[in-house]
Amino acid sequence: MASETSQKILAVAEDMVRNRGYSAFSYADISQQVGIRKASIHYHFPTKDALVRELVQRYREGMARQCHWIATSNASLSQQLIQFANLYRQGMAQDQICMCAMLSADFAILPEPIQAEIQAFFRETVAWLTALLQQGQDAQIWDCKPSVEQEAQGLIAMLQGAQLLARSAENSIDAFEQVMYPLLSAKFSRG
Amino acid sequence: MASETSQKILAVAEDMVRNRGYSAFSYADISQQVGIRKASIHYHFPTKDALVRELVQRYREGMARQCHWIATSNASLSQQLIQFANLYRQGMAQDQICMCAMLSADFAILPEPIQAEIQAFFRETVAWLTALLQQGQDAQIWDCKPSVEQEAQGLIAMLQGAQLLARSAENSIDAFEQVMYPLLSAKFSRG
DNA sequence: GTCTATACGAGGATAGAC
DNA sequence: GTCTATCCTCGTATAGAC
Repeated sequence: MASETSQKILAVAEDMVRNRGYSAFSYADISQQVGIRKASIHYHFPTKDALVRELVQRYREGMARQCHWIATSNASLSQQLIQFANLYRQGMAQDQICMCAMLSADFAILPEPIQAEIQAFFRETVAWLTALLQQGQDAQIWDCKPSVEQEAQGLIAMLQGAQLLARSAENSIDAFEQVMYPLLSAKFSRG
Repeated sequence: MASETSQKILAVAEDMVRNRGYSAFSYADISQQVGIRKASIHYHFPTKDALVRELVQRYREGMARQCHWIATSNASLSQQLIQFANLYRQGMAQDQICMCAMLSADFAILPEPIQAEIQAFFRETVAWLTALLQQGQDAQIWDCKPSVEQEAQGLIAMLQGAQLLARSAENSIDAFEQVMYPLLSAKFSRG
């Protein structure tokens, strides 16, 4: 299994990737925060690519777990939508945007295996949200036009974009909340 | 005035920033495409920061010009909205997202003057779109809830996010079009 | 304005001792 | 598992000739 040090490295690296992107963090940066020499990191993760690849895999699994948890809770569909948005809001407290949004910006310079992970992440997330929106559509809680899938893609795009835009605001988390939540309740609250 | 070589450097650099981000392009990359040695680039732009700063200034002015051109055309308000979306679609043909969206991802590592430029860019763009949406609101062409400004911010967020998400699609430009335009016409076409 | 040459540091990665 | 030491490459930047 993954050692404690491996976990610590992954946690620190996740912070850095989500905050600065792929090119702007180094083993030197990690070593400082973890408290070991940078050569030691290569023992746990032979290359930077391998490290980031595991990072994205882990992130994707975590997202799937959280989405599943939301879907199997007893919350109403509208509340589930809010909880989904909350996933994006949470990171912003530490200036972290969605890891796959950040890596989408770096997409052109990423090795192919990582690109494939990112594609899978978005495929899964869109599929999950589409299913949620479809339930509300069937129950006539809201009306997605022109289609639930397009609405799902648009909504995820808006969440990612709102995270990005919030970065250049004075208070990121306020900026994010004050745009996303009113829009969500205007469109998806039970009338 | 800016020399021809300066212009060529700026054009190539813009391509690279919008495609790879701030950290993942170098003077060496530019020199190859422009056809001069990398030391020569320092004659035109002493530092990388200075180069990118001028890049963002130029980009911001170009955006303002294009928006002004749209607003003073004879197009209907709905058409103006489509033309605004077209600005985002155009770049995707060369795998380019909005420069300020890309630099928002890199925001944490940018020098303060560049951060300020980016903030100004978004402030201006949101203000312009808010004014457009307000006109349509007054003319009862569409109904922005909860407010025109929030709708404007949400719409820009969606456009930026859609560009990002489209990167991990097989055909970026198709993915962008097939999400954004149906959503736009569903919400903002004259009923 | 552009060149060659070069300084200097940072980043990724490996070898081998402990 | 972690260390020191080291290698090699790349990136930014400067000096000075042409």
